[in-house]
Amino acid sequence: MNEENQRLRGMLAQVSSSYQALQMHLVALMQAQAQQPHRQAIAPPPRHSSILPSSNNDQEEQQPSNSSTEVGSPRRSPSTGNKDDDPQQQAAPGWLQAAEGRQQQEASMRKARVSVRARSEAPIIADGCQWRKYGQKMAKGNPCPRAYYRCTMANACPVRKQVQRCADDRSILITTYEGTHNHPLPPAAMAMASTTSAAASMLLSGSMPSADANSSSSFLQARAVLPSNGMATISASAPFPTVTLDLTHGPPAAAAATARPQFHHVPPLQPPPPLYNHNQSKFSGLHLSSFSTDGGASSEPPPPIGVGIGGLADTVSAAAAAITADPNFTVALAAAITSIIGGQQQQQQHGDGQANHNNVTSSSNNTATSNNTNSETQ
DNA sequence: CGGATTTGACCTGCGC
DNA sequence: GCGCAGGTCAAATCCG
Repeated sequence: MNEENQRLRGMLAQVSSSYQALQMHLVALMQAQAQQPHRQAIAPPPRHSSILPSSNNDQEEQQPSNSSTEVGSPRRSPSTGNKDDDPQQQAAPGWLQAAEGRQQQEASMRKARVSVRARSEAPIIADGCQWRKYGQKMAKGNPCPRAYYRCTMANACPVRKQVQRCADDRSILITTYEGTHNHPLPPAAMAMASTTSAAASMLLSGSMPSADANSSSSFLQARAVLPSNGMATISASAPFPTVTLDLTHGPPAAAAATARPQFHHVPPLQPPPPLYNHNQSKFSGLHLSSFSTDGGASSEPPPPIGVGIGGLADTVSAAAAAITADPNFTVALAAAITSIIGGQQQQQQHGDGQANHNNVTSSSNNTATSNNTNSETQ
């Protein structure tokens, strides 16, 4: 574990230095192209994983008073004439290009979906976010309706989720997340958001650049990212690539008895239960031991995340571990860390990558990264 | 009374 | 072009 920790530190240092170099390059490019003196010198971080807190300035840029200029939303109205209304964008093609590139990136992130299967009697998983239900439909082949929720923690947050009970097992709640938050999240929400975003990043990193163009080849690429035998599955079926985190393994009784994720010594197991969409091409991914989301009494101390949200902590820990157990997780990890570094640098105004190393390895921030570290040090 | 939910209508993409 | 299914909108309704 120490070796792994050292290795992660090294990778983090590498990511940090790469980010610094990239940021310097971006600043130089923007200064050369835009020549906008009133713009802030520090560029917004690459938004591989925008679920992490972003500065207010960043949000203000993304969310001007005109709500139709929502960044990251594919439903931009062409009739609002934003370019005409915003002389800065008109006069700054460099920024415009950067914004468009970011939109494309976020569009890709929005297309990637992370589905979490968990046993829960509750109608919805308490993941720490505020959601507003905006629709419900009967899906074909499932007697249970599918509910559509939208994140309401920020006006223009593009994140949505679908909640549906499994047709085969009504006790299984399938929650599909789509998009990345563009606002700071409470600690309770950070864990699940980080996990799902990291999973989406991992999927996209294995399927880019043309996840939609050639699903079969991208599927093979994505397949290379994840090892076999496990609970995280990737579906390359149209229209969206989907990562499924299956947190329902094992008999419910046994899971309820243990009620604790076990991140170490996972014996080989039977293939995962069939997913709801049987037409999806899928393969076994990461493995995690069985547990239930019901939480339950446990003599062990609670996990370091999700304080006060009961079984969610187990859910999130397991989901994070399922992803972070992958040795090839570095691509997604880099995306998440980059966001962390970017956010902290904007707050501190003097980015120090080394300080971030300590944060990642010692803090109890509810990120997939910290969960990975926590699982190592346990 | 304001915010959240419900639910029928509408839009869009896809297959035939 | 048509029908189907998924997804979204928005008026009506509910609820604290």
